[in-house]
Amino acid sequence: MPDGTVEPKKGRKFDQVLEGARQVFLSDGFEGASVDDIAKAASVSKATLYSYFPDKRFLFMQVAKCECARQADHAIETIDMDAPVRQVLQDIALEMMAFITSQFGKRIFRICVAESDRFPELGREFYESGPMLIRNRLVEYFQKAVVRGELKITDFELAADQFHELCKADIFPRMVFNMTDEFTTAEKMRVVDGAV
Amino acid sequence: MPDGTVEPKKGRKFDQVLEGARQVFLSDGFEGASVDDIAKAASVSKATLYSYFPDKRFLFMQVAKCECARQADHAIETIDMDAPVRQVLQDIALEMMAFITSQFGKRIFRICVAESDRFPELGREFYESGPMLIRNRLVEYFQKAVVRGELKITDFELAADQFHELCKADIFPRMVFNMTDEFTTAEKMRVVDGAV
DNA sequence: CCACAAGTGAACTGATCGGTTTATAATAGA
DNA sequence: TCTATTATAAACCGATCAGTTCACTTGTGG
Repeated sequence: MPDGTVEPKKGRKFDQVLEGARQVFLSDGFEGASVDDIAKAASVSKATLYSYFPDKRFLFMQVAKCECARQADHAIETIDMDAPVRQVLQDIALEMMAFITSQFGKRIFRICVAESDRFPELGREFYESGPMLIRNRLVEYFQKAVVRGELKITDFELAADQFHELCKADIFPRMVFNMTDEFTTAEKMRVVDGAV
Repeated sequence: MPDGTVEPKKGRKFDQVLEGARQVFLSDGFEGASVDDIAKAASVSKATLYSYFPDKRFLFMQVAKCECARQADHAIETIDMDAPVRQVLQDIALEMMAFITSQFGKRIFRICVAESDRFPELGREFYESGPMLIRNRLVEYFQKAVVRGELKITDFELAADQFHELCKADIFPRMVFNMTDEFTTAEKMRVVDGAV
């Protein structure tokens, strides 16, 4: 069966390894995940794994970067930027909230924070391929809204950052520090409304 | 020399161990710190260390908890709550900012976030002995200010959380993710003023 | 001055883990 | 069918690390 789908880039088992790594890293963290576990999860031998990726760190960076971009894209494209201001802000806030409270969001945040001391590119990479995209969109939107006279803002970047932070109020610390596991939609709306 | 100072509680080298642990944990994180290093830093044998603390986790919790409370106390008592509203808010904001950007704040936050997955009490303990104290004071202050007619607030807790988050805007993500190491006072003031 | 508690240091255990190697098998192109 | 690439399993290496043990020293109170 001479292909028909182009092999991605590197080799047949490339994606398979990445997917296995994603699972294990996400559930065990960076230090917690053993390469043997990853190989097992990917149904691949350790030797094969090491033929694709030079070491554990690199593999992890790859997973984090790609996974992050995926999430940011999704968030961006599901929002209708032409609705009334109030609606748009609410949508954005809800989207952020959803990400923050998701299992994935929590995990990836934990890992990035923890590990960005030992290898700083990770933190940067994460920020640039995730939060920063959102921030840029927000700034963009604010500028348009001001032109239309719907908002009054002078420092767009600061406003964007502040809005972002506002959306995390209360919920975020409680979650990061394991005070609470689940949040009701009522709780979420309270914060979102406050932010708007 | 038959004492004169009362020995703290447990034994002569108790504090010594704690202090060594503080140094090493703060500079290497939890996983990164080896018990041998801690013993060395404390000028104590490993056996002695283990005679005071059952295991590494417990020792770490002890360090984190006590160190955190110390910081929170300091922050609380250095603020004059009777100054004009604007001044008080600015002071609080600056105090928060100072903590967040301090080497210690950064470290302890990293470690707590990273480790609170593997042992959740840590996260809780940290939150309760640090941020929560500040939050309570803030709520208290808001209530008084409203009575005096200086502020208009209905949801005190949310307001406190929001103020707290606002103070972190921009600066915090950039620092956590290693985008920037140092911040000018101008940058700090910009955020603080925005928050107020 | 003696006895007992506290402390020492160094070796040791047992386990984990990242990464390599080797000998062998599957697969695919020509 | 032959050959070169790719994959596999398992053993292996060297290092690290939490926690224990033990034979020994120190120091303090009575």
